[in-house]
Amino acid sequence: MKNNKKLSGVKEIARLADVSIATVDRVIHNRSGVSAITKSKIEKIIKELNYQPNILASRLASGKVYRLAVLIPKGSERTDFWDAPLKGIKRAEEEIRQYGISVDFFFFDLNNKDSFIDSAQKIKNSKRFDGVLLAPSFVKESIQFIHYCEQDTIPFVFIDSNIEAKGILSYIGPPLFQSGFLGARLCAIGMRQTQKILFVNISKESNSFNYSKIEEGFNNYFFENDVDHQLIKLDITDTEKKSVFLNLEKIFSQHPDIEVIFVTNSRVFYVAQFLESKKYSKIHLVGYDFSKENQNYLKNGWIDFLICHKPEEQGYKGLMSLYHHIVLKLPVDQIYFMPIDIVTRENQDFYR
Amino acid sequence: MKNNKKLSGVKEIARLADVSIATVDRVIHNRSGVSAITKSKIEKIIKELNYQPNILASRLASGKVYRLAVLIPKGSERTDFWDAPLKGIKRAEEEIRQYGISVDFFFFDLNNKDSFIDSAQKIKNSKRFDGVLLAPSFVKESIQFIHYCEQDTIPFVFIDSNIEAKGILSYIGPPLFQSGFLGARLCAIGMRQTQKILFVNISKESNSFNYSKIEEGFNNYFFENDVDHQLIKLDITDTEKKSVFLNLEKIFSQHPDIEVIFVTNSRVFYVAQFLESKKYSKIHLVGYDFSKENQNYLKNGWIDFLICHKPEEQGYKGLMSLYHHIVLKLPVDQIYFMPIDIVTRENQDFYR
DNA sequence: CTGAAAGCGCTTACAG
DNA sequence: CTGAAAGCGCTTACAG
Repeated sequence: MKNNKKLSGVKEIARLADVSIATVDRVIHNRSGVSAITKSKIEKIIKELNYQPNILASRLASGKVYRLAVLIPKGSERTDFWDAPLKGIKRAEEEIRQYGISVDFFFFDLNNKDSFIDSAQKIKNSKRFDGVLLAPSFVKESIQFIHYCEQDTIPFVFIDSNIEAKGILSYIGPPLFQSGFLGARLCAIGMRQTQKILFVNISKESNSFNYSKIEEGFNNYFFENDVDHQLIKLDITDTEKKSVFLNLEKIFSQHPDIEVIFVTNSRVFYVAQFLESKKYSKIHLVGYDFSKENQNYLKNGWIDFLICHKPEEQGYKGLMSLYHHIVLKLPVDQIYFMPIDIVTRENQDFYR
Repeated sequence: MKNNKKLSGVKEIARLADVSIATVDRVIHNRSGVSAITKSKIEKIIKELNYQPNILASRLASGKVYRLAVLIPKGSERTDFWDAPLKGIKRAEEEIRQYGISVDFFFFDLNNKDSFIDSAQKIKNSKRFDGVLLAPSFVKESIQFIHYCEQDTIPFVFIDSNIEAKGILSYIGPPLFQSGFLGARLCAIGMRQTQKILFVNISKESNSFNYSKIEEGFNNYFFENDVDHQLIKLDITDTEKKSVFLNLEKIFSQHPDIEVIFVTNSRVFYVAQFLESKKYSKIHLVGYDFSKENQNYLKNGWIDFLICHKPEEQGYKGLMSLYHHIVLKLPVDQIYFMPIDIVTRENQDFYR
């Protein structure tokens, strides 16, 4: 009976179910207005045919443009860290724009909570976004914003750091504990005699979740491997260069025999500057992030190891997750841990 | 005069040029049968409008399916290295299949040149591929095959290793010299007293371009940094485990004070097995590739560092380059160097 | 050398 | 609750 010319897709389903393609479309998209009996008949056929909608045709026919909002810190003069995720997001945008995606950017200042609140408010007010990608840098404020998303069932994705949120679609970022664990290993490489390690946190929020996870992993390494060492902890909450230098001066006057320094974030270049100014060239320095400043100090040897978590990739993956979920209806990993990359002066030219 | 309802795309171009859309289409695709004058008129309008064809509509209307051929080694029982690129290629295939791409796989045996020749012949015979992704493992045979591609102007992409080829679309693989350079640094970390390093090559083609590049970089590190060391070189051309063990026995009887071993490829796990069998637990071992076997020996400490070049990513990028070039007509990097990743037991769980 | 028309596989009003 | 018809922006025969 195969006298029909090889139909496929909705047409074929419609023929088999003896309905119109409009009805098939309703079932496919779970729209109302189809009798239960018709619906189940069509669903059965869809399953039997293992029907996969043609997304090309779908996107073309529906003129719908999906709008995504991005809420991340702006790159500052002080550090270009956030330029990388932005670059990754723009790369993703480039790729999916032709499939009817538009992306609006909202930035905030990491030193200014209000700027976060303002930007978040703008996203809320516009009331026209189908998804949000954000860095939940300010915990309380992020939770509040997420609340709004959950209410309006707007999917959202976190990058770089994580907070508790039940409605979350995906978290893309570093495995912090293991990252600190590896940091300790890279420090151990530099231990020679006194085994004195300085653990430095340069941040306004030194007791944040992120940093304490890193510290936990760091300590765990020495515990697990039973490595002799002496740890000195230094919190610097004023992140100006001058303050960093003063704090380091003081510590070094108390402990002139420090062999290794570990810095928990991208401000490691301040410490490198300090070492350079003092000509403490024997000290082994380990820190975070592949920023311009850090790259320079890695290149000329003041920094020994940088730990990185592919910030550009995080941005790229973050936006793509939204696209996969919203447009392609593909499943998306709820947690996607970035690898923990080790960058040295020998491989830094090929790191991205 | 904007009384026309916002036309766009070919229709708008046709209207402005006062021709039919069929003629516009001819110009867009550089097909013959258009008078020079009409052609230049249309081209001018296209430029002015900064027209970007809607690829969704294009792929939908033209039922054309692009066929790509993949020619790579098959994963063997001995090493699963080539499973990773294959996985990456399949991931890319999955992603672009809906855009009308089909991929055919042709495998060969790394221990058998004829199998390469056979598979290459099959690709030639079918005469229906629009692009080829291949690993040019056998240099002479690859050149011959590439010749055919160049003649028929079939774009091709190399992954993992490179050879001279003028018609090449893209090479995606490791920067070998730097990779060896970093390898030396990772070896230097393990030097304590005798500074004796064993440099091992376990391969049937120990003098291949790949290995000599790695060795060059390796030696260059010690030269540039003026590091005291004593290098012992060992070539093992019979890649059976038994032969590897025998060769190592012999070397160790001559040099019982070896501190560090560097292995130039994924067969490093044989050396780890040897060290384990001898309980030489103090020896620092560095090698290549994130294969299953190597992962195990990294986990339990017999291997200290693995250098990797994201084999899965190479496969993924390789296929995507062909897609970008052939279907999307996007520009493609002629050389894309993979990063040089350092994998340790501390970060191996998050490596991909 | 050029154009009118059908069609790719969907979605979207609109009418009933 | 259901269907006929137009249309998304292209491409492809086919006719002239």
